Amino acid sequence: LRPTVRDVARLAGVSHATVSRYLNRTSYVSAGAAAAIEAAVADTGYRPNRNARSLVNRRNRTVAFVVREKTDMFFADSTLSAQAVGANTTLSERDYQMLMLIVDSERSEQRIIELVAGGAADGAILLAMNDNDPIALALAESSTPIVVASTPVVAPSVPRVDTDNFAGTSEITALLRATGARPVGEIRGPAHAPVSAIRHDGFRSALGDEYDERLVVDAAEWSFTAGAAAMAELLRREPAVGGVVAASDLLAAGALETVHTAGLQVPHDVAIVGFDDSPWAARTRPPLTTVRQDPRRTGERLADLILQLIEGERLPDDYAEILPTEIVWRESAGPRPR
Amino acid sequence: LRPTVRDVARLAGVSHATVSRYLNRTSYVSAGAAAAIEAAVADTGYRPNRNARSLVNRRNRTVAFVVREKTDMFFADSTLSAQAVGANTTLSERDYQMLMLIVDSERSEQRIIELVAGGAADGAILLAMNDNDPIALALAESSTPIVVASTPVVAPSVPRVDTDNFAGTSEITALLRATGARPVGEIRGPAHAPVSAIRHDGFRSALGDEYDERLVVDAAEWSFTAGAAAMAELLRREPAVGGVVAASDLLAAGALETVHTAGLQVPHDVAIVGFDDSPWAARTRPPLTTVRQDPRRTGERLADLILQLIEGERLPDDYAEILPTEIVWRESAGPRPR
DNA sequence: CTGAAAGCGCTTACAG
DNA sequence: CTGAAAGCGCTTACAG
Repeated sequence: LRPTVRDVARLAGVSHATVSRYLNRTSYVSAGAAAAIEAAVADTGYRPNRNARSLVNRRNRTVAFVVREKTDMFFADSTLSAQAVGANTTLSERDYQMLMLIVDSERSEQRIIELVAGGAADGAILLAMNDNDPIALALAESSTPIVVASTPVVAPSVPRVDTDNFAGTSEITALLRATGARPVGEIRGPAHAPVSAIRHDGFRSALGDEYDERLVVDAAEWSFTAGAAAMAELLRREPAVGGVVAASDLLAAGALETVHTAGLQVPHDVAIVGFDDSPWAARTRPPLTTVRQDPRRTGERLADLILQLIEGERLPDDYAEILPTEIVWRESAGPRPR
Repeated sequence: LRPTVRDVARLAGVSHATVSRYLNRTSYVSAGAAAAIEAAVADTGYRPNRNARSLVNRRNRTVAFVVREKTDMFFADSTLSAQAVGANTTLSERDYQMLMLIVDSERSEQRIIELVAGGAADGAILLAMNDNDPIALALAESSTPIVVASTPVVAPSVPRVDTDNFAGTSEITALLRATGARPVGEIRGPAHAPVSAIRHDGFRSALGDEYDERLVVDAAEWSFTAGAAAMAELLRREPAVGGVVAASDLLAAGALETVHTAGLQVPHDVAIVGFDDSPWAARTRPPLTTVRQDPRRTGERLADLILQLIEGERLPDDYAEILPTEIVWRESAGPRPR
């Protein structure tokens, strides 16, 4: 049987209220009592019951970080990884524990809603949720503090943090165009991902009149293989395609492979650009021109915002932080224009 | 103010005990009461308080999955990722929620101990802990159910699951030797990682008399860059090195880079092998010969074992499951011997 | 500085 | 099938 605060109290010869006060430093306790309590705690191996404590405190200094598993390798994804580490670092510094929860089924969806709305966490950071996501909606409705990233607007009251996907894609598309590559096609992200639409809008906007929807191919998923397949389809539709904007580095890497296999040269025949500036992006052949984002910072901002909500501050409706991107020019798109 | 079981009871015209019984299906409730409760729950938006529930149940169907953050990209690591997904899948199927916790400081270490030992989780899966790890020791001492992987023995009572690192490395080393490559060096994993020593033992054992400690270089960390640096050091010590066993694919990839830069050919001048069969291992130039493990299965076994402990079953002392590996032969080590 | 008491929101014998 | 009561292990006014 696990020792409780009463066992410690008995051993120390004080009341359990005094033990609690000493352990939480909520008021001073005489030196004698303190020493006796210390000894009794050591003796019994006492550990406070977190559930009891959270029940009365209505708080447990814990924040859920919820991600949807897409595949086995779902977070062998440097962006997600950096976001998680960024959030964890900020939460940890403020002495909150981050609980990373993986959504892998409808049942797990309900479980996570019950857990978080039921007070097992003080709030939640939601990553890459879907349109009308059940988790996002249920938590918003139960007025659990939440913040989101890579997720469509849930409600005006839900703060968002995101990379400037539109500007990043539009900027790199414009630069690719400026290299003279023509025509320019797109390997769009998977249809299910909200971010795909935003990056696509950036692409389209940069192309203006030259935009040709025939040259836009959806990738089936965020994978090397899907990128390779999409590139093959693009070449089928337009063998003379001169430039390709891929919605991620991994898709771009797959595209590189297909282009090589087809006996074409990058960037001479086809210039290719990606998105993310993944850790290995400088090591593809040729090295990848891409859009750098700062996912660690995204995580830090998400953590900071959720802590603000948890600690009772208010943010304006439709609060959103859009973090800037930066173009990283490498050989896969030829010499940098201008 | 959040509605409680009493608010629901009042609205439904029954006692709160009946509400609890209905919600938990612990005993039958008259159809009328059931309907009234359903309506009252919907009306109030009632959600059971998990902390209160866990307090009385002494269980909350939750398992911690604890990992140590090594770097920003710490789990842009396909092995860890697959282990986490494997564990999550099994736990999720049995309706347990996995809580992934990242250790990033000594304070977080204490926080996690207090959380898990304090009953915020029913047990914990510990990954890649250190020798005499404070978390492992504290949890074992507080008799919280734990299982470990990639971790030195904590106590006889703590079950372990691991890839057969010794056999995998020894087998691939023997095959590399059989190709005729000579002399054979090793890019050992970082000194802090327990697995480094085991793989090294496999390497050494396969080499027998030919083992030369001068040809063993420690990588500073599990990174491409560290692999490249270690290879440079190895070439410095022995310019004629003919074969290299790297402790991971990422280290091997870095080594490939250094060898190319030095103007040498792989596998002609130097044959190189890795460990992990990472998703991209078939895409290095040349494709990497490596050791395949099944990290998803590792995760599933870990989950299964922790559930056994949580549900009160006993395992024999020193219980360990060592999962087999498989050699994946590709071009980086020349033609397969025999 | 400290103890007795009440209460956090549940679950579950115990009667009926 | 259902209610009144006790209790899970804490925290925190309230007195003293």
